[in-house]
Amino acid sequence: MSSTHPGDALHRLLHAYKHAMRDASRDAGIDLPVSHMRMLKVVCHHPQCTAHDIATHWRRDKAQIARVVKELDHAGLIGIRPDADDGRRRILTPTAAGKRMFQRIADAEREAGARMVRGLSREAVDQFVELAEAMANNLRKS
Amino acid sequence: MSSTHPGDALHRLLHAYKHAMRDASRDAGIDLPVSHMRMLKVVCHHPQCTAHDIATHWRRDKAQIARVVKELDHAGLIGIRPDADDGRRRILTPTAAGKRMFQRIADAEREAGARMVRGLSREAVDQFVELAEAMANNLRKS
DNA sequence: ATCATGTCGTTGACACAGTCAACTACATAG
DNA sequence: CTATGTAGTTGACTGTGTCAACGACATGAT
Repeated sequence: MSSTHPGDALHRLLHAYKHAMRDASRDAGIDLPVSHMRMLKVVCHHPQCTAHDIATHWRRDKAQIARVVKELDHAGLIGIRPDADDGRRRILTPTAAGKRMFQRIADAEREAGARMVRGLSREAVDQFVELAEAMANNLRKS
Repeated sequence: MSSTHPGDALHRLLHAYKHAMRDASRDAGIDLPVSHMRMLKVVCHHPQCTAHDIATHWRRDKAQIARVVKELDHAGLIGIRPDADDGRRRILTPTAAGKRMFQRIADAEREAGARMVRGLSREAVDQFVELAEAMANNLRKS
């Protein structure tokens, strides 16, 4: 009865995944919206990055980024300092608290990810990620 | 550089897909939010269904459903009539206009879907959908 | 019949996420 | 110095999902 269109499967999966992530985060005592977690992840993986880097690389709206950055800063999870070379840029770095929070998020994510792929082979999961990224690229460069 | 966690790939893909769907819909002159399109699809595939059917089967919030149903009704795309057997239930059926709209949506979706899977084998796509649904089920029944 | 309990659906209030346009501040080519 | 472009911020708005409270109806027990 489920349609053969990949779009529906996608919606269902992301919906379930967001739920699982929220539950796992709440269980871990993490009180951050998903977008903030994702942003913090990026900043931790790429310290010294700027809002513009995130906007172009992760294709997020810069307005959205500005808001999330402000709140992460206000929560003491990242630090913002001006770029000496370019007065417009603001360099984002995780604070110690931000790094700790990142670890907890990564744990929760790992746990949710493990539940998600339960019963599936390693190769299947790899192929899934590969296919997902191929599809995302297909949609973008058109 | 992309993480091995499936969650990120998922976010990126859904984001790109929603964009593609919105573009395709706008090109086709369809002026409906995604949630309304999805709801209309369900009603067209399952005429005589109730809001409760949708809530349980598609795991959507009943409040959300009530709102979308109201707007689809107001747009003349579906009809609502009381169930003779149970005065609480309201049976949803697509109108002629709703069916026509559904066809146009299906076309746009097919087009976006085709772009998304460009260059991928039929088997790969099938496996993707299969994996996505297996994962969604994993996350739910836990 | 009536009453307690449960279900279907609606509504209000809210949080989160994404988008667009206008704006400031700074950079740089000419 | 001026024109143009870029990084970032802010406001206003739409769409989506969630929670709680509620009205209307159904049903089983007494």
